[in-house]
Amino acid sequence: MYSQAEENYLKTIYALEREYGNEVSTNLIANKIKTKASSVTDMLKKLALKKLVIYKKYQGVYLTEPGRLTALRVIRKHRLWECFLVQKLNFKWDEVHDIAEQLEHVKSELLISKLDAFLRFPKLDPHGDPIPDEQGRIIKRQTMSIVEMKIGASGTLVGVKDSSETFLKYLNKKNLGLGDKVKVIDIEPYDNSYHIETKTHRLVITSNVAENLLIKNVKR
Amino acid sequence: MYSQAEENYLKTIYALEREYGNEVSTNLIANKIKTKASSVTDMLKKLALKKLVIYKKYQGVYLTEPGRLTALRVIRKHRLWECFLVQKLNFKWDEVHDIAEQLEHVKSELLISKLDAFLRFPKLDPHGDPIPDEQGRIIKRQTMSIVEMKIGASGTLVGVKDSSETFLKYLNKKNLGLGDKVKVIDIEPYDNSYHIETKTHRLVITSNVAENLLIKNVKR
DNA sequence: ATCTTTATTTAGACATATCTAAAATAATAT
DNA sequence: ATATTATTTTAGATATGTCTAAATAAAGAT
Repeated sequence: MYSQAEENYLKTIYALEREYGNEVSTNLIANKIKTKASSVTDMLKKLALKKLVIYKKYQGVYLTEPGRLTALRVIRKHRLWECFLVQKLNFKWDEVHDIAEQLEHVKSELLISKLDAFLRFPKLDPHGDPIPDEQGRIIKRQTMSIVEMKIGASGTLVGVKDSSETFLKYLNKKNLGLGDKVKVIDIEPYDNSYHIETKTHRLVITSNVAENLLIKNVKR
Repeated sequence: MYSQAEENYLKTIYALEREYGNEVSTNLIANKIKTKASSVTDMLKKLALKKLVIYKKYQGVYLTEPGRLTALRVIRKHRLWECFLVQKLNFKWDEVHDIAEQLEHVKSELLISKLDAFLRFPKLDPHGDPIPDEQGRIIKRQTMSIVEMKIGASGTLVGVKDSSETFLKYLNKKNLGLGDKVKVIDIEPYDNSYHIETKTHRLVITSNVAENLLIKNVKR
C-alpha cells in the first residue's frame, strides 16, 4: 500500500499530464501541491524506485502503467466520495473537495465497490468529472473550454476544470451551474473577457474563468 | 487539530480508563495498541504538554476534560461510521472495525453532523456501543458481563466488549448475535467454562468469551 | 531490609516527509 | 559562444512517530 503523500503525488502527476502533456516538471508539481521543488525531487526518486513513475534528472516525470492505475484508483475514490457527500449528505458542490481529499485515502477495496453500488454506479461526480471504473477505465468526454469557442457559439456547461471552493463559490454567485445553456455573445479583445448569456441572464467573465468552464454540444 | 496517532492514544486511554479504572499504565497502552512502552512514554509526554492528559512519571496517566472530550469525539465518529457501513452499505458487523478506524480521523464537524442526520441519529452502533452526542455526552447502559451472572440467570445479549473481526466471526460461527436471549445453564469450576442456552441452541464458551458478552435485563 | 524481577523511562537511531540554502544543470539572451 | 537567469538537485536540518538497548525506578520475594 502507498502512503497518502505518495497517492497525492500520483494523482497530481496524472492531472498535470492531462493538462500539460506527458512530461511533467518538478516546479509544476511543486506549485500544484504547494510544496517546495526540493521536496518534489525527493518524492519523485522514491516513486521511481517503486516503478510508479519514469523519472530522469532535470527532465521531469511521467507515470508508468502501475502508477497511472494507482492514480486512477485514488481519483475514483475521490469522485465517488464527492457523489456521496452531495447526493446523500446534501453537501453543496463547493463544499466537498477538501473532505473528499481525506476520504480518498481510506484503504478498502470492498468499501469502494459497496459505495459505488450504494450510489447506483454514478458516471460523473458533482463537478461533471467522469468516474473511473474498477479497472481504471475512464470515459473521455467531448467538451471544450469556453476560450476555444467562437462568438455566437453555444452549448451546455457540463464540467469545471477547477473544483476549488473559491472558484465554485464564484460560479454560485454568478448563478452558473452544471446543465446551464451558455452562449458566447462577444469576446473583448482588449482584456480578453467573454460576454456570455444563459437562459436567465448575461454576464462578463475573465478568460481565466472561461478557461475553467467545460462546454458540451457546441454549435455554430 | 490533533494527529491520527494522538487521537488513537486518547481513544485508547479513554477505553482503558473505563475498563481498568482511572489510572492507566504505560504497558497497558502499549499492549492495547501493539507498540513499545518507550513509544508510549514519548507520546504521553506530548499529550501532557498539550494538556490532554495528566501524566506523572512511573504513575500512569488519565485524561483531562479536554482530552476526554477529544477522545469522545473520535469515538463518536468511529461509531457513526460503523452504523453507516452496516446500515447503508450492507457490511456485516464483523467487517467494519478496521474501516471505521480510518474514517474516524477524517476532519470535518459538518460531515459528522450531516452523517448523524442521514443515519437518523442512531443511539447505538452495530456492536451495541452507545454513540456520544455532539457535546460528548454518552449514555451508560445497565449491562453485565456473563461472568458476573449466576447459574440460572438469563437476559438479552446487547453488546460486546471486543469488536475485533476475529471475535465477531467466532460469534457468527456459534450463532450468537445482538438481541439473542441467553441463559446461564452451568458453570464448570474445573476450566471456568460457561454452558449457556439461547432460543435455538446450547453451547459452551470459555470465561474469556463470557467476559466479552454484555447482557441486559438480567433476571434470577 | 536486601535482592530480584518487572515496569518504565532515557538515550540514541531510523523512516517519512518536509524545509532552507547552496550547488549543479538547463534554458535564454546578447 | 559566453553570460545571465531560471530550474532542478543535493546536502543537511527539522518534526513526527516509531524502535532497540541501556539505565532507572517500583514492586514483589525471601
